Amino acid sequence: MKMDDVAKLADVSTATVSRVLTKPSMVSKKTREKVLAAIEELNYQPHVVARQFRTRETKIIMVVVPDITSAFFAGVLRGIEHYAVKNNYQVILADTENNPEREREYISLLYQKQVDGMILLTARSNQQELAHIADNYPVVLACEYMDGLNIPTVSIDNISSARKAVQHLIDLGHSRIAHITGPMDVILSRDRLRGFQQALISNDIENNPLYIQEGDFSIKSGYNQMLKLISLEVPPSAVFVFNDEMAIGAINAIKESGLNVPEDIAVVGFDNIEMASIFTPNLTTIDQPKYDIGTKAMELLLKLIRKETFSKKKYVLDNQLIVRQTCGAEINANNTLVKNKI
Amino acid sequence: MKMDDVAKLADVSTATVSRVLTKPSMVSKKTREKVLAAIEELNYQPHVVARQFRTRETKIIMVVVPDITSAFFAGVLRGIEHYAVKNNYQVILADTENNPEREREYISLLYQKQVDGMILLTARSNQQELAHIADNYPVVLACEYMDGLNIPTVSIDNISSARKAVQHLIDLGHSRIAHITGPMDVILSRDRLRGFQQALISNDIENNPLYIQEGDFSIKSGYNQMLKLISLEVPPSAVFVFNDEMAIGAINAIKESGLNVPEDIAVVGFDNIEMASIFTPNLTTIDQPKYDIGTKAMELLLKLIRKETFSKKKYVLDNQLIVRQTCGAEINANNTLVKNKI
DNA sequence: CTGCTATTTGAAAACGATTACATAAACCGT
DNA sequence: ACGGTTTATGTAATCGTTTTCAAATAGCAG
Repeated sequence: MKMDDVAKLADVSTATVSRVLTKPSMVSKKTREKVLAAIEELNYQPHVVARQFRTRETKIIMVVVPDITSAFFAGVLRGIEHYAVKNNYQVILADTENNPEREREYISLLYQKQVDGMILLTARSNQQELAHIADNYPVVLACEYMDGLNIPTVSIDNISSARKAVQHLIDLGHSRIAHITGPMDVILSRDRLRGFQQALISNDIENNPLYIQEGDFSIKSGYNQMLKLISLEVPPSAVFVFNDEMAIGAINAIKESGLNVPEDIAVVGFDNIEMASIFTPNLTTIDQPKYDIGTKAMELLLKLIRKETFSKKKYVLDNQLIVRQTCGAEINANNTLVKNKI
Repeated sequence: MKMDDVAKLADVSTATVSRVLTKPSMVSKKTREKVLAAIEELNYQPHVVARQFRTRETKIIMVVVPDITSAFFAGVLRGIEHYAVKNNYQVILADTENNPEREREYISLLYQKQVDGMILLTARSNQQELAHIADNYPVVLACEYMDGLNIPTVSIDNISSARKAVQHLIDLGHSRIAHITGPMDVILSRDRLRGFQQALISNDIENNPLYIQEGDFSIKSGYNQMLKLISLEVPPSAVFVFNDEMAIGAINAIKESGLNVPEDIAVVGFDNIEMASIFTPNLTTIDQPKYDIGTKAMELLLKLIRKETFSKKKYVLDNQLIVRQTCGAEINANNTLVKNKI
């Protein structure tokens, strides 16, 4: 069932049928109705791949996610999706399972023109390659980023937000503060570690290398690394964890060691995933504007696809420290922190 | 940069270039190398959409998921993905956010030949339409299903597994057992409810309609419905919850009401998501073979795409009751249940 | 009714690969 | 060296749209 069949039935040319479908205003009311009736009668469906082939656009954008399981990305995705659908783009997802190789495979779909553009929520593959791709195809980075790359990027300031989280612990009286990082080949891990260290330095607290343990984002690794910290000769009294998942794992490790959160060890996470406010005790954490990151990224991608020019390329959105139970803070009537920990 | 350029440089016809790319064994070693060198030199990338257009296949399959956030589907997806990649298919994801309308939109991608086949993890749209699609395109159902439909399906037996879960609570001495269901327009919800009721009936326990509350899969709804149950004149002593997320919400509601799990109210969930073994107290739940459901579904889809015939169309995989803390069971040395509840 | 412009339409050429068919080259046994 | 096979290559048609360009028609002022 092709356009030609419709054309024959409606007694017009395929050109006219095509126009009815794509720019209806160009064809007279009478023929338009005739054609639409024919389409209806034949139950004709345009062959989308043929159209894509001819027009060289797919109206599909792809989002590359490092881990579909991670609750954090759901909010970002939702933002992307909503903005995309509103603009007649379909969104498809590619899950790399934290594997840079998979990331490259998906990126090559751009080369192959299978999608009109791409939002990367992970940027671990080769910098040069990425730069080259981004020069030739619409690409936006969100959450993660890469230094020295001229690609439009939406993220938060990971250094200052980490610093803020650690400063909060320091304000509560902690000085033996540990940090469970993400994998060090991910730039976000390095950034948050730097923020952690900056906070220590500016408060004249010694940087104890034993207090830094590298996790892999998973609950389990948070659990394991926390056990290591607890078994130190002088265990930390507080720990800042790269993300909420690992923070939850860490809390479990603390509980199972017969210790209490926050009394024995305070915990601060990152991302403010839903579970942070569900888990007992509730997680103190840094909230990222997930949805806004998503919409902003999609907005930029659309401009790129439409070859609109735009001045600002890097967007740094706000973040917020959400004080709950695991840090042990208490806010008194004057709305000031109560230091409750040696 | 097209095939013709490569052909010219290598001094062969486009047919030969095409053959080098798709059936290398058909061309002599000498010309093959010549062509590959030309491809290399020009950095030629085949235009995939053109190829798709000509061959009428995309080598892409789509998985339609009701909710990307739900931890349960991650395992299924992983199974699908691994089997697909092993067979040279790309997987893309479509998240319907539990919206049947979105489900239909994605399904129409099949009509448009944008994907070679589809695995539906949700089947809420019109039955007739689905039947019609499945008659003409490769479609496999997994997890959810639809009655009276001849579509290949992979799932567990939701009725008997629910019955098993509730029977477990009864064996522990409970008779005031409530059930927080999923949305009743989802067949799985109706199945598990039926299993719940069967267990009651076969143990001569009265079916108290007040003990049945409909949730919407979310943690929050589990929380809210549990509060309702607690505030009943005669609250239940145990609750079977449609999924682990809502079970976690329910546990939080119990805790916040000053009651204990499992002493005051026992809880059994469903799915065995990762958080079930992380949350305190650990969740007793029904484990589904997520990964196997995924691989099996993809295996069937591949057979469909390749037009292989296969006898068995419906696969019902095993499930397992995982006894942890929230049901209050204790297994004694003889490996038998200890009844610990009036 | 004529001539001029604006609006609709159609014929045919793309788009870039694959592949059926034909032909040329290579190989082989006698 | 010759026919007969097998193997390797090229020619050209094809997939189903969109779009350019030209032609036809309609609309309208004088």
